[in-house]
Amino acid sequence: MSKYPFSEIEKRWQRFWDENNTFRVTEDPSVPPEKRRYVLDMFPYPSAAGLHVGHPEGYTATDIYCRFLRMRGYAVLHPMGFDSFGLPAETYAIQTGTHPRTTTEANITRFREQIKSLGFSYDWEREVSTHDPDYYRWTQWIFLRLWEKGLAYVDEVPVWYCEALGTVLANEEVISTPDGPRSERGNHPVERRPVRQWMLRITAYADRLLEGLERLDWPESIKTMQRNWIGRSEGAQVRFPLADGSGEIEVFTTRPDTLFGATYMVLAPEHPLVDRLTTNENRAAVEEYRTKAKLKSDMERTELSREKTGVFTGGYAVNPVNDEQIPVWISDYVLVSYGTGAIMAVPGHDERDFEFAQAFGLPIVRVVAPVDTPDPTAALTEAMPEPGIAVNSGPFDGLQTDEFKQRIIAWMEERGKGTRAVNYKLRDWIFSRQRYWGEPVPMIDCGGEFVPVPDADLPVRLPEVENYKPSGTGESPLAQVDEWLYTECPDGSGRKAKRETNTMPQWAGSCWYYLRFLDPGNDREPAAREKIDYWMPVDLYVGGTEHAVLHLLYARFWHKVLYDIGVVNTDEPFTRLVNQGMILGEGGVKMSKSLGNVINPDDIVAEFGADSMRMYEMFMGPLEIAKPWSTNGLAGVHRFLDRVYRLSERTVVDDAPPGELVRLLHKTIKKVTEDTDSLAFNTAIAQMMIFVNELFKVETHHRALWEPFVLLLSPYAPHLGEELWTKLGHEPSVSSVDWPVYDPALTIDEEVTIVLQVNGKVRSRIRATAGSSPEDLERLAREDARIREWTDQKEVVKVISVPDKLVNIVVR
RNA sequence: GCGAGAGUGGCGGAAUUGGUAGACGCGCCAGAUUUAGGAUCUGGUGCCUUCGGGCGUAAGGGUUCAAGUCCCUUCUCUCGCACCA
Repeated sequence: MSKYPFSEIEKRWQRFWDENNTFRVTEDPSVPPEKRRYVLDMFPYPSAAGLHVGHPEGYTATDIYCRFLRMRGYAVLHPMGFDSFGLPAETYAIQTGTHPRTTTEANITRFREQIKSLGFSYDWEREVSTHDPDYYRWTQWIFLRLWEKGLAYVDEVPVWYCEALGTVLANEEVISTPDGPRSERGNHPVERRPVRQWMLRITAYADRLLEGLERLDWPESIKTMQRNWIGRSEGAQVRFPLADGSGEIEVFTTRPDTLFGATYMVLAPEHPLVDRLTTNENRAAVEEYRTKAKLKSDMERTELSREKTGVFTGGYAVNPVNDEQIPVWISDYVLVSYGTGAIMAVPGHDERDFEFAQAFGLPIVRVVAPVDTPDPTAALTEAMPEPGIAVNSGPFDGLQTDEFKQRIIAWMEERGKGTRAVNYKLRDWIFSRQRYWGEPVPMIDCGGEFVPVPDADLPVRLPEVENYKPSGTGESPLAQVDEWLYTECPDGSGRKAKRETNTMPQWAGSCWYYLRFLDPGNDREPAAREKIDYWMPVDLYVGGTEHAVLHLLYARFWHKVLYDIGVVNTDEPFTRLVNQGMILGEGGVKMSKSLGNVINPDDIVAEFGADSMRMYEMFMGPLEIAKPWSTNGLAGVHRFLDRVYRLSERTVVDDAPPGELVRLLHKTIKKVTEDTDSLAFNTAIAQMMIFVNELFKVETHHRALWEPFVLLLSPYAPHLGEELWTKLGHEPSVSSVDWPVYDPALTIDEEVTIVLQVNGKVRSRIRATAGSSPEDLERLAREDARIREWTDQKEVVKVISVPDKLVNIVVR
């Protein structure tokens, strides 16, 4: 389609960059700290499908920004690597017998080639892959530090287990069917079964993870999502003695002021006290309910069944504030995983409890009344969760909700009936998987006691296995590798011991990769402190919203722990975060294999070139928003680059260029500089197009116009940039040339258009010298023939004259 | 349901502190080139019009000389969370 030989140009410069290590960066102490930048992309999982068009979007944005920063004299750290542990490679291994390492490394090779084909300026000497033993050695090392700090522990956690597949399944691998939950693969029945898991005590950092958000330059929506995920709520822990004196039920409530309205209690079906509370005549019903709840998937328990269900246990508890006996029920609207797994039900002031009480005919008592009409006897036709004035609450009647909360907590604390408490939705992180393709947890089971593998013995390498099928017992395939499994206890006792067979989840490697980029070859520590001090924290982190919560929260958690033990210099890793918007298919629908509208970057590079691909993705719209792909739009950008190339074939002359074009050049430098700096690439490109359109109209090709333009273009279309720069007789690389500067005086027009309005409507336009006084403009406006037609015979009430903008004459 | 964000031509999208709405690109139209390809160049292109002008930034109201921009009400869409006591 075009004359411009992009294919040849792009290959040539990619080879040049590779051979010359153009983008290698070192820790040069002469660069002052304010001239250093760490710009990070979220590294990809090297899937078998290869790069999709979403990857180059964020990568191009950071690449343009990095090239821009370098030309402005910054030392820029800009690395790339691979998040290479993960389930797909293991699933493929189970199906084909191919080692996950083999597929993973082949995929990495392909990804690296694809990424390089787009001309990104990474320092490839810093590349890391999380599945590399030299890398995961330090992932294991960090795990041991977590263990030492008491942040790693073992617990039994109910997870989906499939008897037929002999393996543990993730939530998304379980589907709900009329016959109960089934495995997505094979449609076998599955059930929840407690499995021994390694846990990380992220909840210990909940408050710091919350507070840290305040200081971050992140999108507000992401911060909100993290806050909601952590879900801090303040209230009280209250003890309700069992009526038979055999124990007590502890509940968490944010509304201790409604204690007098607690007319029954509800336990989660899985709550350990259910057995003890259940009377013989209720046992059958309770057991049946519990069995059904066990089979419901999370989805069913939340989305599908809005209608409240439950069973009475037959047992009673005593309300600690008024000594009334209240019945204890079980229901799946109470979650075992939140709070204590039990609630006091206040149907008068909680919508869920109200619904439940109505369904089962339980008493509803008003204990809060609206402030303006505090009638204690007014009936409740629906729950009233809003604060108000206490009623029917004995000695506390008349108190406002907030004050009541404080008073009742103090009252309970004095009597040992309850305490002030804070609860989080955030739960401890299940940090193990019963899988092969992950970092082995570096612990050794010495007869029921876990002993850490000594640092010197790291990494605990993945052994070669014969097959990748699950063990059949729910354990990892590693449990079948006897020569790896059995070892000596590292405590010096010499007793026989077994290695931990669980591996870490995929999140582990990505929790700290940004640190390894600082010092990828270090065999004494994750990264040298001086390198951390030189570059950290990350100044700009760009990636998709899909990692808004988990990856970013886990990485922040690890970073804070590393900060606490003195490994890193700040307690937050990523100063500024930008989320790129999703690229949709043509027509605004999602890109998906099933719709057949997936765009393959390789095809685009082959047909239009990497520079066109890069520039088009930046020209589509603002980086942060979702936007649909358009091959016509891509062709438009390609056409622009083709025009640039054809301009470059004109003979350059050293004559002084016309003043108008010099002004346009300076305006262009200003616009491109400011927009690139603020990541507004779409408008920067628009300005370059305007400039080129104008250059195209004049015959003479002025060096003084063309050279600065080539520099402006070079971060966007780096291959073409290098080509044109050398064509102008310069040595490569253009990437180390100084960014052009503009003269502010030349960015302002000498003559401007002034809009003349009558009563706010545009009636005429005149040209005037820039900076003309309001008085002069008003005079010119009144002299204007068109304006006089509109103002004749009218009374001028007011004249607004804004320099360089408009004159508005208000008439009556 | 709750939270966040967004509604501008046929389409993607531009519009400092309120001051020419629709930059730039796509598409479309016309002309020029006579061109083996999704070519190139120039110009035009919000809607209506009795050619004076009128109307236009989701809808309605308000503030102002002036509103895409500020305020109120409503609607729609996208994303996230979703019985969290």
